Amino acid sequence: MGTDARELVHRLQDLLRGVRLIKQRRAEERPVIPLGLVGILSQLDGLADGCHARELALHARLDPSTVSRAVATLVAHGLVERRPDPTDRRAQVLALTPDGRTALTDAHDWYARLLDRALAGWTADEVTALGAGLRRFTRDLEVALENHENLEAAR
Amino acid sequence: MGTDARELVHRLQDLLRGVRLIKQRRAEERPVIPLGLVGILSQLDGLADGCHARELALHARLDPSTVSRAVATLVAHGLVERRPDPTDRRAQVLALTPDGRTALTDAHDWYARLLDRALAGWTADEVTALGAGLRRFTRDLEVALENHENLEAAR
DNA sequence: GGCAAACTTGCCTGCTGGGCAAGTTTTGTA
DNA sequence: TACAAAACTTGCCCAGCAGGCAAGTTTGCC
Repeated sequence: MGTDARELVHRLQDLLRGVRLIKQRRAEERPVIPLGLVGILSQLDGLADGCHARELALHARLDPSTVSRAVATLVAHGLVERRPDPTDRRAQVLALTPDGRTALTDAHDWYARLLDRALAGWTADEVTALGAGLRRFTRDLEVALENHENLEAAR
Repeated sequence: MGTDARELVHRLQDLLRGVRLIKQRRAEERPVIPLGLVGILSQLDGLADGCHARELALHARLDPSTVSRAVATLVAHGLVERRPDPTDRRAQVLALTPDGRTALTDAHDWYARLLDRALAGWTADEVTALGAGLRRFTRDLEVALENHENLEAAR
Protein backbone atom coordinates (compact mmCIF):
# COMPACT_ATOMS: atom_id res chain seq x y z
CA MET A 1 0.00 0.00 0.00
CA GLY A 2 3.05 2.22 -0.09
CA THR A 3 2.00 3.80 -3.37
CA ASP A 4 -1.32 4.90 -1.96
CA ALA A 5 0.25 6.33 1.14
CA ARG A 6 2.76 8.12 -1.03
CA GLU A 7 -0.03 9.49 -3.18
CA LEU A 8 -1.78 10.67 -0.05
CA VAL A 9 1.39 12.48 1.00
CA HIS A 10 1.16 14.47 -2.20
CA ARG A 11 -2.52 15.14 -1.70
CA LEU A 12 -1.80 16.46 1.76
CA GLN A 13 0.98 18.65 0.42
CA ASP A 14 -1.47 20.16 -2.03
CA LEU A 15 -4.09 20.61 0.63
CA LEU A 16 -1.64 22.41 2.88
CA ARG A 17 -0.93 24.82 0.07
CA GLY A 18 -4.64 25.48 -0.23
CA VAL A 19 -4.92 26.03 3.50
CA ARG A 20 -2.06 28.49 3.35
CA LEU A 21 -3.89 30.44 0.69
CA ILE A 22 -7.09 30.36 2.73
CA LYS A 23 -5.23 31.80 5.67
CA GLN A 24 -3.76 34.55 3.54
CA ARG A 25 -7.22 35.46 2.32
CA ARG A 26 -8.63 35.46 5.79
CA ALA A 27 -5.76 37.56 7.10
CA GLU A 28 -6.72 40.26 4.60
CA GLU A 29 -10.04 40.61 6.39
CA ARG A 30 -8.28 41.74 9.55
CA PRO A 31 -10.39 39.39 11.68
CA VAL A 32 -11.06 40.03 15.34
CA ILE A 33 -9.71 36.61 16.18
CA PRO A 34 -6.05 36.05 15.43
CA LEU A 35 -5.95 33.24 12.87
CA GLY A 36 -4.04 30.85 15.06
CA LEU A 37 -6.49 31.18 17.93
CA VAL A 38 -9.63 30.13 16.08
CA GLY A 39 -8.93 26.54 17.04
CA ILE A 40 -8.82 27.35 20.71
CA LEU A 41 -12.05 29.30 20.48
CA SER A 42 -13.64 26.49 18.51
CA GLN A 43 -12.77 24.06 21.25
CA LEU A 44 -14.32 26.27 23.89
CA ASP A 45 -17.39 26.68 21.72
CA GLY A 46 -18.51 23.12 22.28
CA LEU A 47 -18.31 23.35 26.03
CA ALA A 48 -21.30 24.85 27.77
CA ASP A 49 -19.52 24.74 31.11
CA GLY A 50 -16.17 25.93 29.87
CA CYS A 51 -12.96 24.12 30.74
CA HIS A 52 -9.54 24.52 32.21
CA ALA A 53 -6.44 25.57 30.34
CA ARG A 54 -5.00 22.14 30.90
CA GLU A 55 -7.78 20.54 28.90
CA LEU A 56 -7.31 23.00 26.08
CA ALA A 57 -3.61 22.24 25.96
CA LEU A 58 -4.22 18.50 26.03
CA HIS A 59 -6.72 18.55 23.24
CA ALA A 60 -4.86 21.01 21.05
CA ARG A 61 -1.56 19.26 21.70
CA LEU A 62 -0.03 22.60 22.52
CA ASP A 63 2.46 23.47 25.18
CA PRO A 64 0.78 24.84 28.32
CA SER A 65 2.70 28.07 28.05
CA THR A 66 1.42 28.48 24.49
CA VAL A 67 -2.14 27.94 25.58
CA SER A 68 -1.75 30.23 28.54
CA ARG A 69 -0.60 32.98 26.24
CA ALA A 70 -3.31 32.32 23.72
CA VAL A 71 -5.93 32.53 26.42
CA ALA A 72 -4.42 35.73 27.74
CA THR A 73 -4.72 37.24 24.27
CA LEU A 74 -8.30 36.11 23.90
CA VAL A 75 -9.17 37.45 27.36
CA ALA A 76 -7.56 40.76 26.48
CA HIS A 77 -9.70 40.86 23.33
CA GLY A 78 -12.78 40.19 25.44
CA LEU A 79 -13.44 36.95 23.61
CA VAL A 80 -12.85 34.62 26.55
CA GLU A 81 -13.48 35.02 30.24
CA ARG A 82 -11.85 33.41 33.21
CA ARG A 83 -14.08 32.37 36.04
CA PRO A 84 -12.98 30.88 39.35
CA ASP A 85 -13.53 27.18 39.63
CA PRO A 86 -14.89 26.59 43.14
CA THR A 87 -13.82 22.94 42.94
CA ASP A 88 -10.18 23.69 42.16
CA ARG A 89 -8.82 27.02 43.17
CA ARG A 90 -5.62 26.53 41.24
CA ALA A 91 -7.49 26.65 37.99
CA GLN A 92 -10.02 28.83 36.29
CA VAL A 93 -12.90 27.98 34.07
CA LEU A 94 -12.40 29.43 30.61
CA ALA A 95 -15.46 30.22 28.58
CA LEU A 96 -16.50 32.12 25.51
CA THR A 97 -17.88 35.56 26.03
CA PRO A 98 -20.83 36.71 23.89
CA ASP A 99 -18.32 38.73 21.86
CA GLY A 100 -16.20 35.63 21.50
CA ARG A 101 -19.19 33.67 20.33
CA THR A 102 -20.02 36.32 17.79
CA ALA A 103 -16.46 36.52 16.53
CA LEU A 104 -16.24 32.75 16.28
CA THR A 105 -19.50 32.55 14.38
CA ASP A 106 -18.21 35.20 11.99
CA ALA A 107 -15.00 33.27 11.49
CA HIS A 108 -16.78 30.00 10.90
CA ASP A 109 -19.22 31.68 8.54
CA TRP A 110 -16.37 33.09 6.55
CA TYR A 111 -14.63 29.76 6.21
CA ALA A 112 -17.87 27.93 5.55
CA ARG A 113 -18.82 30.37 2.80
CA LEU A 114 -15.51 29.78 1.10
CA LEU A 115 -15.89 26.04 1.42
CA ASP A 116 -19.45 26.29 0.17
CA ARG A 117 -18.13 27.83 -2.99
CA ALA A 118 -15.49 25.15 -3.30
CA LEU A 119 -18.13 22.46 -2.80
CA ALA A 120 -20.71 24.01 -5.09
CA GLY A 121 -20.43 21.13 -7.53
CA TRP A 122 -20.52 18.41 -4.92
CA THR A 123 -23.52 16.38 -3.84
CA ALA A 124 -24.37 16.29 -0.15
CA ASP A 125 -23.30 12.65 -0.04
CA GLU A 126 -19.93 13.46 -1.53
CA VAL A 127 -19.34 16.19 1.02
CA THR A 128 -20.39 13.92 3.84
CA ALA A 129 -18.10 11.20 2.55
CA LEU A 130 -15.14 13.54 2.44
CA GLY A 131 -15.86 14.76 5.94
CA ALA A 132 -16.19 11.23 7.23
CA GLY A 133 -13.00 10.18 5.49
CA LEU A 134 -11.11 13.09 6.99
CA ARG A 135 -12.50 12.39 10.42
CA ARG A 136 -11.46 8.79 10.24
CA PHE A 137 -8.07 9.64 8.77
CA THR A 138 -7.33 12.22 11.41
CA ARG A 139 -8.24 9.83 14.18
CA ASP A 140 -6.17 7.01 12.73
CA LEU A 141 -3.32 9.41 12.16
CA GLU A 142 -3.25 10.40 15.80
CA VAL A 143 -3.20 6.75 16.78
CA ALA A 144 -0.30 6.16 14.39
CA LEU A 145 1.52 9.13 15.85
CA GLU A 146 1.03 7.79 19.35
CA ASN A 147 2.42 4.46 18.23
CA HIS A 148 5.26 6.26 16.51
CA GLU A 149 6.15 7.79 19.84
CA ASN A 150 6.06 4.40 21.49
CA LEU A 151 8.20 2.91 18.72
CA GLU A 152 10.78 5.63 19.13
CA ALA A 153 10.80 5.14 22.86
CA ALA A 154 11.41 1.42 22.37
CA ARG A 155 14.39 2.02 20.10
CA MET B 1 -25.20 23.06 2.65
CA GLY B 2 -23.75 25.38 5.29
CA THR B 3 -23.78 22.70 7.94
CA ASP B 4 -21.65 20.39 5.88
CA ALA B 5 -19.18 23.09 5.02
CA ARG B 6 -19.03 24.03 8.67
CA GLU B 7 -18.43 20.43 9.60
CA LEU B 8 -15.67 20.31 7.04
CA VAL B 9 -14.08 23.37 8.64
CA HIS B 10 -13.84 21.41 11.86
CA ARG B 11 -12.45 18.40 10.08
CA LEU B 12 -9.77 20.54 8.51
CA GLN B 13 -8.92 22.08 11.86
CA ASP B 14 -8.40 18.61 13.26
CA LEU B 15 -6.35 17.59 10.28
CA LEU B 16 -4.08 20.60 10.64
CA ARG B 17 -3.43 19.60 14.22
CA GLY B 18 -2.43 16.16 13.01
CA VAL B 19 -0.16 17.66 10.40
CA ARG B 20 1.47 19.82 13.05
CA LEU B 21 2.18 16.73 15.11
CA ILE B 22 3.58 14.95 12.05
CA LYS B 23 5.93 17.82 11.47
CA GLN B 24 7.09 17.77 15.05
CA ARG B 25 7.81 14.09 14.77
CA ARG B 26 9.67 14.57 11.55
CA ALA B 27 11.70 17.44 12.96
CA GLU B 28 12.99 15.08 15.65
CA GLU B 29 14.65 13.04 12.93
CA ARG B 30 16.86 15.97 11.97
CA PRO B 31 16.17 15.43 8.26
CA VAL B 32 18.55 16.56 5.56
CA ILE B 33 15.76 18.51 3.90
CA PRO B 34 14.38 21.37 5.93
CA LEU B 35 10.72 20.54 6.52
CA GLY B 36 9.37 23.51 4.67
CA LEU B 37 11.36 22.75 1.55
CA VAL B 38 10.08 19.24 0.90
CA GLY B 39 7.28 20.68 -1.21
CA ILE B 40 9.71 22.47 -3.48
CA LEU B 41 11.79 19.35 -3.88
CA SER B 42 8.68 17.30 -4.54
CA GLN B 43 7.72 19.64 -7.31
CA LEU B 44 11.10 19.35 -8.93
CA ASP B 45 10.91 15.59 -8.59
CA GLY B 46 8.26 15.25 -11.22
CA LEU B 47 10.19 17.21 -13.80
CA ALA B 48 12.77 15.32 -15.78
CA ASP B 49 13.92 18.49 -17.45
CA GLY B 50 13.89 20.68 -14.37
CA CYS B 51 12.21 24.07 -14.37
CA HIS B 52 12.69 27.72 -13.66
CA ALA B 53 12.25 29.39 -10.31
CA ARG B 54 9.29 31.26 -11.72
CA GLU B 55 7.43 28.05 -12.31
CA LEU B 56 8.16 26.83 -8.81
CA ALA B 57 6.87 30.04 -7.35
CA LEU B 58 3.76 29.96 -9.49
CA HIS B 59 2.87 26.42 -8.60
CA ALA B 60 3.72 26.71 -4.93
CA ARG B 61 1.99 30.09 -4.68
CA LEU B 62 5.01 31.44 -2.94
CA ASP B 63 6.63 34.82 -3.34
CA PRO B 64 9.54 34.75 -5.78
CA SER B 65 11.92 35.95 -3.11
CA THR B 66 10.83 33.07 -0.89
CA VAL B 67 11.41 30.57 -3.63
CA SER B 68 14.74 32.10 -4.54
CA ARG B 69 15.89 31.70 -0.99
CA ALA B 70 14.55 28.20 -0.70
CA VAL B 71 16.41 27.22 -3.84
CA ALA B 72 19.56 28.83 -2.55
CA THR B 73 19.30 26.72 0.60
CA LEU B 74 18.71 23.56 -1.38
CA VAL B 75 21.62 24.34 -3.68
CA ALA B 76 23.84 24.99 -0.67
CA HIS B 77 22.82 21.59 0.69
CA GLY B 78 23.69 20.00 -2.64
CA LEU B 79 20.11 18.87 -3.17
CA VAL B 80 19.37 21.06 -6.17
CA GLU B 81 21.56 22.25 -9.01
CA ARG B 82 21.26 25.27 -11.20
CA ARG B 83 22.02 24.84 -14.88
CA PRO B 84 22.08 27.57 -17.49
CA ASP B 85 19.08 27.60 -19.79
CA PRO B 86 20.40 28.21 -23.31
CA THR B 87 16.94 29.40 -24.41
CA ASP B 88 16.66 32.09 -21.75
CA ARG B 89 19.82 33.48 -20.27
CA ARG B 90 17.95 35.31 -17.54
CA ALA B 91 16.88 32.08 -15.96
CA GLN B 92 18.42 28.86 -14.82
CA VAL B 93 17.11 25.36 -14.96
CA LEU B 94 16.69 23.96 -11.48
CA ALA B 95 16.90 20.25 -11.04
CA LEU B 96 17.28 17.65 -8.34
CA THR B 97 20.74 16.33 -7.71
CA PRO B 98 21.21 12.64 -6.96
CA ASP B 99 21.62 13.60 -3.29
CA GLY B 100 18.43 15.58 -3.53
CA ARG B 101 16.62 12.63 -5.03
CA THR B 102 17.87 10.39 -2.25
CA ALA B 103 16.89 12.85 0.45
CA LEU B 104 13.47 13.30 -1.09
CA THR B 105 12.93 9.57 -1.34
CA ASP B 106 13.89 9.25 2.31
CA ALA B 107 11.48 11.99 3.28
CA HIS B 108 8.65 10.51 1.28
CA ASP B 109 9.39 7.07 2.68
CA TRP B 110 9.19 8.44 6.18
CA TYR B 111 5.87 10.13 5.63
CA ALA B 112 4.49 7.19 3.69
CA ARG B 113 5.47 4.78 6.47
CA LEU B 114 3.63 6.89 8.98
CA LEU B 115 0.59 7.11 6.76
CA ASP B 116 0.78 3.38 6.12
CA ARG B 117 0.42 2.84 9.83
CA ALA B 118 -2.47 5.27 10.01
CA LEU B 119 -4.15 3.50 7.09
CA ALA B 120 -3.48 -0.01 8.30
CA GLY B 121 -7.16 -0.64 8.84
CA TRP B 122 -8.29 0.83 5.55
CA THR B 123 -9.09 -1.03 2.36
CA ALA B 124 -7.32 0.04 -0.80
CA ASP B 125 -10.58 1.40 -2.13
CA GLU B 126 -11.09 3.52 0.93
CA VAL B 127 -7.62 4.99 0.64
CA THR B 128 -8.08 5.68 -3.03
CA ALA B 129 -11.42 7.33 -2.33
CA LEU B 130 -9.91 9.60 0.30
CA GLY B 131 -7.07 10.54 -2.03
CA ALA B 132 -9.49 11.26 -4.86
CA GLY B 133 -11.71 13.29 -2.55
CA LEU B 134 -8.79 15.34 -1.36
CA ARG B 135 -7.56 15.88 -4.89
CA ARG B 136 -10.93 17.09 -6.00
CA PHE B 137 -11.40 19.22 -2.92
CA THR B 138 -8.05 20.87 -3.26
CA ARG B 139 -8.67 21.67 -6.87
CA ASP B 140 -12.13 23.08 -6.20
CA LEU B 141 -10.75 25.01 -3.27
CA GLU B 142 -8.20 26.73 -5.45
CA VAL B 143 -10.93 27.65 -7.91
CA ALA B 144 -13.00 29.06 -5.07
CA LEU B 145 -10.04 31.03 -3.85
CA GLU B 146 -9.47 32.46 -7.30
CA ASN B 147 -13.11 33.46 -7.44
CA HIS B 148 -12.80 34.90 -3.98
CA GLU B 149 -10.04 37.12 -5.28
CA ASN B 150 -12.17 38.21 -8.20
CA LEU B 151 -15.08 38.92 -5.88
CA GLU B 152 -12.94 41.06 -3.67
CA ALA B 153 -11.58 42.91 -6.65
CA ALA B 154 -15.12 43.64 -7.81
CA ARG B 155 -16.13 45.07 -4.47
C1' DG C 1 4.73 18.61 55.61
C1' DG C 2 6.18 17.58 51.15
C1' DC C 3 5.36 17.03 46.58
C1' DA C 4 2.81 17.63 42.47
C1' DA C 5 -0.56 20.07 39.83
C1' DA C 6 -2.25 24.25 37.71
C1' DC C 7 -1.07 28.16 35.84
C1' DT C 8 1.47 32.47 34.43
C1' DT C 9 5.08 35.21 32.57
C1' DG C 10 9.79 36.40 31.19
C1' DC C 11 13.19 35.38 28.00
C1' DC C 12 14.52 33.36 24.08
C1' DT C 13 14.45 30.41 19.93
C1' DG C 14 13.20 28.48 15.41
C1' DC C 15 10.48 27.93 11.39
C1' DT C 16 7.69 29.61 7.60
C1' DG C 17 6.29 32.69 5.17
C1' DG C 18 5.68 37.90 3.28
C1' DG C 19 7.08 42.43 1.43
C1' DC C 20 9.83 46.08 -0.34
C1' DA C 21 13.74 47.77 -2.45
C1' DA C 22 17.54 47.71 -5.20
C1' DG C 23 20.40 45.83 -8.50
C1' DT C 24 21.92 43.25 -12.84
C1' DT C 25 21.17 40.84 -16.99
C1' DT C 26 18.39 39.33 -20.62
C1' DT C 27 14.42 39.28 -23.60
C1' DG C 28 10.70 41.01 -26.36
C1' DT C 29 8.46 44.55 -28.77
C1' DA C 30 7.50 48.91 -30.90
C1' DT D 1 17.61 50.96 -31.37
C1' DA D 2 15.40 52.08 -27.17
C1' DC D 3 12.75 50.92 -23.63
C1' DA D 4 9.98 48.25 -20.67
C1' DA D 5 9.34 44.02 -18.69
C1' DA D 6 10.93 39.61 -17.24
C1' DA D 7 13.90 36.75 -14.45
C1' DC D 8 16.24 36.49 -10.58
C1' DT D 9 18.92 37.55 -6.27
C1' DT D 10 19.87 39.50 -1.85
C1' DG D 11 19.51 42.77 1.99
C1' DC D 12 16.58 44.26 5.42
C1' DC D 13 12.81 43.74 8.01
C1' DC D 14 8.41 41.99 9.60
C1' DA D 15 4.70 38.89 11.34
C1' DG D 16 2.63 34.74 12.94
C1' DC D 17 2.85 30.42 15.25
C1' DA D 18 4.72 27.52 17.82
C1' DG D 19 8.36 25.52 21.43
C1' DG D 20 11.21 25.37 25.64
C1' DC D 21 13.11 26.54 30.03
C1' DA D 22 12.97 28.76 34.22
C1' DA D 23 10.99 30.78 37.99
C1' DG D 24 7.33 31.91 40.81
C1' DT D 25 2.76 31.45 43.38
C1' DT D 26 -1.16 29.03 44.91
C1' DT D 27 -3.71 25.03 45.72
C1' DG D 28 -4.67 20.10 46.27
C1' DC D 29 -3.46 15.52 47.70
C1' DC D 30 -1.22 11.89 50.27
